[in-house]
Amino acid sequence: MTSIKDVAKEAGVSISTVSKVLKNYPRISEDTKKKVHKAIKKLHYVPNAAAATLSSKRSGRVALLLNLRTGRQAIDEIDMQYIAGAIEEASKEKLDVITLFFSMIEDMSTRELIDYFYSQSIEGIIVYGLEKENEVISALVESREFKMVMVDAPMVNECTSCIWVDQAKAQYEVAKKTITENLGPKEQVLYITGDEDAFVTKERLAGMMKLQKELGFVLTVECGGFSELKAREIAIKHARDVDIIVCATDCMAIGAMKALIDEDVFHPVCGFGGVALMAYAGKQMNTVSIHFKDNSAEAVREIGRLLQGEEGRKIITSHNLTKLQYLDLIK
Amino acid sequence: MTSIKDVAKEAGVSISTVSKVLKNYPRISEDTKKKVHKAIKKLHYVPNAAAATLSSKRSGRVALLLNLRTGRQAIDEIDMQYIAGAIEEASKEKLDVITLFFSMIEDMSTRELIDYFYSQSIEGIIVYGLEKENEVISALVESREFKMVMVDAPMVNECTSCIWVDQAKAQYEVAKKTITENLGPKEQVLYITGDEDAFVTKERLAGMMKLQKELGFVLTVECGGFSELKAREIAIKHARDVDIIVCATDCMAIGAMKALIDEDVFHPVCGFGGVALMAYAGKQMNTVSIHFKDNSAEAVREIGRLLQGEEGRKIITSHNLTKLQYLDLIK
DNA sequence: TTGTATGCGTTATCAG
DNA sequence: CTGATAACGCATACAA
Repeated sequence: MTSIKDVAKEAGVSISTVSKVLKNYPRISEDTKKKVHKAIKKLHYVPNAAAATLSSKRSGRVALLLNLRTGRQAIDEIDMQYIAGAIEEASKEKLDVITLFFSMIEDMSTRELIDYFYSQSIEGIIVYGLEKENEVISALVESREFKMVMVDAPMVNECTSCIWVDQAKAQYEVAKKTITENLGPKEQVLYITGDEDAFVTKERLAGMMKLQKELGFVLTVECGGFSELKAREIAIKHARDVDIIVCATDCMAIGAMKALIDEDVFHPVCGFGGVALMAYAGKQMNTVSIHFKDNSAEAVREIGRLLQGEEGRKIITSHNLTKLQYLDLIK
Repeated sequence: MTSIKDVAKEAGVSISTVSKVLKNYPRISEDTKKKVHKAIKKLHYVPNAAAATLSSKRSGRVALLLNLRTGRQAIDEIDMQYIAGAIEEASKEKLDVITLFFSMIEDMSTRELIDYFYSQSIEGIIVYGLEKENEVISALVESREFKMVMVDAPMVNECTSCIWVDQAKAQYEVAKKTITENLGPKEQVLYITGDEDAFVTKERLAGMMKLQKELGFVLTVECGGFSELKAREIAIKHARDVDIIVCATDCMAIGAMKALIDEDVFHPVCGFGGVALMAYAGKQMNTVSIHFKDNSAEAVREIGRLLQGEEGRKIITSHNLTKLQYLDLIK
């Protein structure tokens, strides 16, 4: 392939001049800029990324770390949004992206992980969907060896930012909407939570408790552990003794709703997430629409900011309430 | 980071010896091997990939090129399977993967694309879901600049392989099963095809025609263009004058099935693909289960083979007939 | 404003 | 069997 040397020869200047033109260094005459650009165009020159990385020690390479669980529809959808958002944004920001799954690194120590990232010239890491405390990842964050952005896990330090949704508020809002839309004399509300030790669980529950105090309904809380099947079983169990089912995730909401349909009883159900799969659940449900793709793009921009030397911070992203309609979705 | 130089010093040998040990060169004494490995372990040495690439001109880097259409559930699912299969297999094969979308390169010429891949030290490219003829990709294949594997597009040359399903046979089988399961006096069968100019369309239609000759039913063919919405409209139009609906993709099958449910009429429907979303369509359907993830892993292995200097070839992968059940799925 | 020289961490070719 | 040494393509401190 054509190298910077060829360009230098073609333009009649030195290698370093070409390099400077490419990097938009300040003091270069318009004339030589012209010459160099002409040569670049003529030779179809594109800089060799590996050489640039080796020489400059900076790669602009970021790793996406995903908690893959293929076969779970809702999860696939979210992961895909994350990946798409990150890759598209990275392409704009001139960053290089590689995608990894937790499963690929689960038998590595923190040390091995760090070495691996260095060997790959990785400068930044975006961690998605870390549901709960994880020793290796925590140590990685603590090590401060890389710029990191945690999407959906509340961890921050000088070189780590997080993208976070106001869980309590969102849960409060969607539940309130669902309950007040279906006002009755004395409501019995069932709340199905995620895993007990997950980051979001306590906050979302707090949102529910606040609402319960405010509206005074009878609240039953059960743990669905993020499982569609478990939510289904819980819903069946309570099908006849509650009026409304609030779920901490869309996935569980779908499980609950399909259970009610099978049991031939109707109660309003609401979810949390805003995945398209909701439109296939059979009946409409309220949900909190999280902007997975946008959040992922934001994470990439944030990595860019950290790479510039800025400090880590907590970024609260917006959400909104929606009710997904099948016919709208397939348009 | 610790470099090969540090290892050499620690082990008391030269740099080139270390390199040879790492590469498993033949004539190295067991003794020095021991020393070197000990030093490597002690220093936690991991070779720098960028330097190795620069020096050896070989990167083991392959690009995945996907036709992303987020928001389409079934597509997201397939894409995710492709990505997961490729990345996991690449990790085993010691290959490096980057993911790209057609949308990111749609305004590039073939030349620019080639330059881009070179600048990124990419040696192999896997193209997924190229539905129809595409000028730039075809030129890329023709150029023979890279090793390529086409998943679901029948293109082959010396350095290009393809992974292909026997479309006609699969379509024939699933339609036959669906029709014979629901035997009636004189069936009226509706077949909803994909885009007219898509690679798979003609073959799948051929499978249907063969079956029609064999069983002698009345066949109506309409073009659904891979669109869930269009399939829905077609299904509504024919809801009362056909007995069975065969669709060229799962996506359209879901559209058709949900239409029938809304119209409150029941006819058997079958799809093609085997996406999990089928389980959410409301009623069970037969479908051809394509092993997207396995096929993607196979594509990576095939790229590895091509990288070894082997010739391109056409690989026919297996499929099987299934009927996805919601309760099985969420287990 | 431009050019020279050195180094980044490997691989690979030769000598020894 | 082992060790110098020259690339690889680029960035950058320093000279001019």
